[in-house]
Amino acid sequence: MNIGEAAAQSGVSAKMIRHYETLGLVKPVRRANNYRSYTPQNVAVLRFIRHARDLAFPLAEVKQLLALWQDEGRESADVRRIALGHVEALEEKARSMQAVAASLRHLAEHCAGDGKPDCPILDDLAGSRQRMAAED
Amino acid sequence: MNIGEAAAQSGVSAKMIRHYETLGLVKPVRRANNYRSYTPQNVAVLRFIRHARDLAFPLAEVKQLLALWQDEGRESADVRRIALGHVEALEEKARSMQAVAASLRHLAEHCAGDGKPDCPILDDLAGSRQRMAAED
DNA sequence: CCTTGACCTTCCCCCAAGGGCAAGCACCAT
DNA sequence: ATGGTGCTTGCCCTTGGGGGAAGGTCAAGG
Repeated sequence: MNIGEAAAQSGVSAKMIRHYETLGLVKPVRRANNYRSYTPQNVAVLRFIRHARDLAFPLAEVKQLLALWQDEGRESADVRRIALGHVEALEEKARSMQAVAASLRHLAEHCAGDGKPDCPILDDLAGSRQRMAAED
Repeated sequence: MNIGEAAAQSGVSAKMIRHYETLGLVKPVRRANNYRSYTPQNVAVLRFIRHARDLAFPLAEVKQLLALWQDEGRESADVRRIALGHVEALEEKARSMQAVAASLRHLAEHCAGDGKPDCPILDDLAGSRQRMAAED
């Protein structure tokens, strides 16, 4: 099938299918007219990539997971290690974002939010006062 | 002072100082030799930007906050609105990352992680089974 | 006076993970 | 045979930076 059909069946845009090809994730055969031709197996690979991206795996890890998937002799320990490493990264990032959100929300709670110019948020950003302590 | 000194005093790399200038965030004067010259006020602006970036404000919002900071007639309500909007965005993003992490961790918990090839993580990515239900 | 080294300037390429557009070729149906 | 749709490549854009080349400037020291 052509790239448009593969895109429709996999849910991956034609643009990104070509991009994944340059990254070595999928290798369609070329027909005489230079069109890329995708097998149902290629489409399964594209779906795999999309699901992995939905789980926010970076493409470098998607590539590793794809290699393991296609390796009959894989060890599930390798898959699990990659997945848990990614889970740790996601959780760490989420924690850090929540900490930032919490401290900013704390600042905002002390801002009158009225028509006057005084604002502890701007004071904090300007560093005119020491950073607001964790415990008010 | 030159850009190197401004970078040292503000904690913003010379590279990014020039970048922020192209975005209109800071406007050093030019000397006869074409060198940028920074006042202590410029350095304060750079510090403001760095603090705002530490709170993960996108540069477009940093620009708005900077304009409000420099506006004597500002209303703190405007600052608060921007800050709370950003807090919501951060919390939403963090929640979504945690949800992804939780579902992936759930899959990993059902992976033997041994020398055998069977792995529910790969099964899920391949879509060979229906996605694992929320409640196992 | 001249050299050397540190600093500054502009310009370009790179990262992730895509989106979008344009010119040109291929294919299919009317 | 001709138009519309689809495929090809190539380029620019995004965010928030990092790195480096080529060339101009300045100050210190021989």
